[in-house]
Amino acid sequence: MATIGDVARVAGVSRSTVSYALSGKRSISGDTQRRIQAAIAELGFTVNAGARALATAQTMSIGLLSQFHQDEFAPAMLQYIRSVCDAARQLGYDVLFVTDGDGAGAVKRITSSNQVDGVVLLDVTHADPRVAPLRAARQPGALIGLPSDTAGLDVFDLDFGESARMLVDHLYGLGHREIILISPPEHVFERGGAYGWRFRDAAIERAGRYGIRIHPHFGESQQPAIGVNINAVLDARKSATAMIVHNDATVAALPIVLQARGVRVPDDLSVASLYSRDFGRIFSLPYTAVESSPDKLGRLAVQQLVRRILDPDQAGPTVVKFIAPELMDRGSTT
Amino acid sequence: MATIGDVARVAGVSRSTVSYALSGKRSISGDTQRRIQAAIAELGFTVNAGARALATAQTMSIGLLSQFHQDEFAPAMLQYIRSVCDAARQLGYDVLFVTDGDGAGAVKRITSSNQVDGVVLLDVTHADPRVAPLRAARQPGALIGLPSDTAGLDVFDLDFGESARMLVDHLYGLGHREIILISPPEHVFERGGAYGWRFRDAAIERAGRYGIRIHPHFGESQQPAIGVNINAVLDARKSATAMIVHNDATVAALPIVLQARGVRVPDDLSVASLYSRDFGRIFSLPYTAVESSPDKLGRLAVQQLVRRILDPDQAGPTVVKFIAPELMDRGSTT
DNA sequence: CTTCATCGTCGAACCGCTTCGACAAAAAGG
DNA sequence: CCTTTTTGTCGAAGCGGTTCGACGATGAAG
Repeated sequence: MATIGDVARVAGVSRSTVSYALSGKRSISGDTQRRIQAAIAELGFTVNAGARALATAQTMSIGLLSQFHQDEFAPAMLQYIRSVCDAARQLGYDVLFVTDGDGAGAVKRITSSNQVDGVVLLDVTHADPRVAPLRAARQPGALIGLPSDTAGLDVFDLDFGESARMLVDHLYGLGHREIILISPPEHVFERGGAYGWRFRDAAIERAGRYGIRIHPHFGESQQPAIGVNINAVLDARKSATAMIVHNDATVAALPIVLQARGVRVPDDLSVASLYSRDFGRIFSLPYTAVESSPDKLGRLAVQQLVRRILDPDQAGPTVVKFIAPELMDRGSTT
Repeated sequence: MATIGDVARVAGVSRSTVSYALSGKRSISGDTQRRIQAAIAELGFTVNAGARALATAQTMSIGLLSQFHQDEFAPAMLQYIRSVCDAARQLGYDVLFVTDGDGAGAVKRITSSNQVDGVVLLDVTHADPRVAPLRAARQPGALIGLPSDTAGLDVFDLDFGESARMLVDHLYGLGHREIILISPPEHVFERGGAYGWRFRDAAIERAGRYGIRIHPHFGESQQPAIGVNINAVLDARKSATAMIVHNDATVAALPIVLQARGVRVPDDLSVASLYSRDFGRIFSLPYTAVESSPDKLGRLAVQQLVRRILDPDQAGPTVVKFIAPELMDRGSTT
């Protein structure tokens, strides 16, 4: 493997000159520049990332922490992962992808060993154990999902409250006066998935303001429980004319369950949900829904993280940004 | 940030002694050992991964290359990613996850800059552009998916030929004499996804041997094209009694499409496919299928890769391992 | 024709850790 | 009791880069 010393020798200059030619931090004469480039090409030289990281105290990679819970419905996760990776790469960063069961330990490990310049946490819960070690780390952190304490960290999330209100408004405007709400499974609430109650509470509050009825239920995360659950709910709420589904697993299975039951959408039941365009495409979902924008969230998180990496002080106070929901009308409501 | 020098000073020993205490490569007296541990605890010292990597020429991380093609059906990918990450972590390696559009460039970048000790390539195609730069790299590589030239690299893949034969055998044994085969979309064949033709050719060959009819068709990758396609195929092959689906996107959408068409499985049509247990669970798929074992493939690839990293010479000649398919009978065939 | 910047280059120090050879002290062997 | 071996520790060199200060050469200003 060629080192910068080899390049220097072949080009007949000192190592520091090669380094400056590479970084452009000092001016180099045209002739020298050319000899160095020739030597680099001849030797097939590439900078050793580890050595550079040691010297500059910059690894040019960020950590991405993703949890895979038992019984969790993961497909949507991939979109966040992708957008984070793409955004990072675009800014010149590589991604260290960590899926340790012990998320807090993983955060401590990669930050304290200086393997990364910053960390993105995916799917952050209310009392997420990864937040404390990240806050304690030297590196900045960006979260996707809202924890109880956001001090010292940048947070990005969909505005679930506004999403819920938007959907209730939409259905109310169409004349619906009794609505079923399928929330995430109970274990998501227990684990502290704040988006669950942020959405539900806002929906209930809004329905209350309109004086209409809303029936909140937990979703299930796996078949056949999903089908059983939906059927039970529909049986129990025969007079409801619309359903809001705030759960990936349920909405993915919904078309089949409804078809099996002989329920036509939107003739018999109006359905509205919350998922991303890509998610809907993958599962062939025909429902009017709030766009969950994983691509936008991932990008924003990374951009802010990199801003902080480059200029820890100038980047200003930490941010909590709820991105505005957007309703995609696919005609599943009347 | 505490360095090994700080620990040495606090413990009253030399830096090398601390290093040996950490690695256990030379014996250390009990007393010294204790003082060093105390100093480490007091200072909250962690080894700087970059510095260690530079000194040992080992990064303790592996690269994982994943491509996201336009219009590709990605959910299954996540299972490979997960199993690779889990296996790597279990062996003490972190994962540098790379999704660059330019896969070949990415391989060159992370290997020549010594960011990783080895590389796993996901979803390898027949003439995969990433294979050549990986072969040229100093680091070993493991592939999931079969390229045309496997020289110098370990390859792991499901035995698609045997899978196809197993499914044809299964249906033939149940009395079926005319079978529809839905292969991956045409663009997968064009891109060189060898699993497409490996499966199809074997199925055709086997059907030929039995003297039964098989109708190969390409699948589609997105709704609504998938539904249109399946309906067209079923219309064109009215006398077929069974269908083999070798395509994630199609099989995921199949329940809905068949239900809409009023086709009951297995009464009207026997259906067999190829996907993983988890994939089936996510999409609520009820079909008898060959298990695609992404978890096993990921694990095998990583284990072999690490074996080669640890002992480049002793690990023996490169391996091409087709893992044996396993039929999961879910009762969708009669 | 001095004086002073500016430009281009070099040498040395440093980033934080590992490892080799050396060596004194303690333990084992004859 | 004197070798010989083993044990525990140290200093220095090296991994492959970056960066700072110094310095001669060149050009501009007075």
